[in-house]
Amino acid sequence: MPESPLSPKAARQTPAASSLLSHTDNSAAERVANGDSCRGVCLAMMAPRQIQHLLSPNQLQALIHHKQQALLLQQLPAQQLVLQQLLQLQQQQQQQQQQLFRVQRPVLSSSTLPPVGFSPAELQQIWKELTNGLTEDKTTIKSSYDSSTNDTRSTQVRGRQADVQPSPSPRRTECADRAASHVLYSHGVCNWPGCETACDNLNQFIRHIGSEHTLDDRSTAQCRVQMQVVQQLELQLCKEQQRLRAMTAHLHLPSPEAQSLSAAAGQQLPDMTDMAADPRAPQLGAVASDLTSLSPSDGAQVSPLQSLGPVSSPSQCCEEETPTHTGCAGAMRRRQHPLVYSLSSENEYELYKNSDIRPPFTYATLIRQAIMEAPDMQLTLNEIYNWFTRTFAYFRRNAATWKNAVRHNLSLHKCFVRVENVKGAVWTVDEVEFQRRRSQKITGSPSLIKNVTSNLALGAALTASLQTALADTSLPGFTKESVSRNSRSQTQESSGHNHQNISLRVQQCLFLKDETMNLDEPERQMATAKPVTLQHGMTGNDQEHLLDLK
DNA sequence: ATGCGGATAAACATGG
DNA sequence: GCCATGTTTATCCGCA
Repeated sequence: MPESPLSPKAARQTPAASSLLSHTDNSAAERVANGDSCRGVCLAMMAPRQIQHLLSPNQLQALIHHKQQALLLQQLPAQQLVLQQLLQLQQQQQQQQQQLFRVQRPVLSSSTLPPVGFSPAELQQIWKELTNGLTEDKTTIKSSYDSSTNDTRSTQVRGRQADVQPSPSPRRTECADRAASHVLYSHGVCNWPGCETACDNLNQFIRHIGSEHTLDDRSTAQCRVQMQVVQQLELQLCKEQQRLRAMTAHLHLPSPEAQSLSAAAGQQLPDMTDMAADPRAPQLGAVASDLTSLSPSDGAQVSPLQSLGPVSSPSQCCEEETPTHTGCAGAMRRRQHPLVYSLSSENEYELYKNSDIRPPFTYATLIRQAIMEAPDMQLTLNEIYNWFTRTFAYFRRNAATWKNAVRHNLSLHKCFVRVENVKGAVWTVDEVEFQRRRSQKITGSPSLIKNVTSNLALGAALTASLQTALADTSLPGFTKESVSRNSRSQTQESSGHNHQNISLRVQQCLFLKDETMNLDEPERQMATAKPVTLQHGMTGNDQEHLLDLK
């Protein structure tokens, strides 16, 4: 009998607790608040919706309160430093963002995108024709936001935008472009994420960026990743500012934040408050919404406010965390949405490694990730256990419960294949089966299909994948490694996969693309697993994206 | 109201 | 007998 502090009955009588609290005597807030000092920062590194899903408003308040107290006396100088660094980062990120979105806006705004098969230049031209003038676009976006939030402030802000912020003049835009170009070019190297191409001078760099970083799926994905980075930094900045305010208020000190801010204001491009009034802000909002909705994690559940993403001012992002007393149970359930796939960044790894927070992934997903991270993509049960405890602080307790769940999942899901070897047995992942399960999930969710397909209308971003999927009658890369199978052999099924109907493969392909849009560089680096190889009709970038499936 | 997927609990089997 | 491992069934819960 697995020992459990709470009886099953007791745990189930409190639905909210059944997921997060069922194995502890303490409240989640206490557990979080009693954690080590990095937890606040770890939480701050998360996207708002992640935090919202993980912690109830009360828990968040407890956390904030605790961190304020704990850090009060010992970390003031560090706080100032962190804040200054964050401000600098924010400044850089904003500059990059502005450059990126100026170039990428056509492909990133989803609703009026042309069908697939256009070149980037054609896309830009079509976009110009479709969205000549931004007014309608903005109005549409803001209207939907206003109606969903019933927020009269939005209307006021919109009015301000129209009145106060004229469109930038061409000359000003040109200057901004050059300034932004400098952001992406320093020390003779292109600073585009993951590029680092050496350019002797600015002209060469401009030629380089014009030819290499164009409106394609890779740039779009990178832009999206950058968006997430910015989101996280903003959230962290917000929290650090909040903490610092509390600290200085408590100590009756002149606010160093104010000093930092005033100092930074001299150099900074429009700050977040100004961005809200910037006429481009709604576009960024649309971009953010679009990009956020691309996330396979829970894109379908992003609230309008959350969808604003980077456009949200720090105050807005803090408001998201103010207690609204939404049900924790619902949040917990969403947190464990089956379409949440995997750890997506080093920050997340650090978060779950150090914080006693339940990871928002299913057991199956976690097991798969554990196996995929293994050098030979196979693990014994005990090694899987070890990965769980090593990777997640949450799984360092109540071993009997989650180990049972792990075993249960290994046995239950066909995507996990037990392979006998000399020393015993190891577990591997049948990637085809895993993807098939995913496809089934999304097939059964019309809203998700709509969400994904509308984003897939990104067109150029997916043209290659779609065409590949449609052109091939099979996916040659989707073959399993030859492993000896146990009695629960999947051989028949796997051969069947090579002849699955086109729609399924299209969906798989879309899914792969959708997922890779959510990958960032650290994740790629961490991804040792290359379970799928797609070879035909793809660009190098396409292959890279699809290969990095995890 | 219903079905589904995921989490959890638990019984049972097997082998070292 | 104990423990680790693996399988299976049952139940609960949230969601669509």
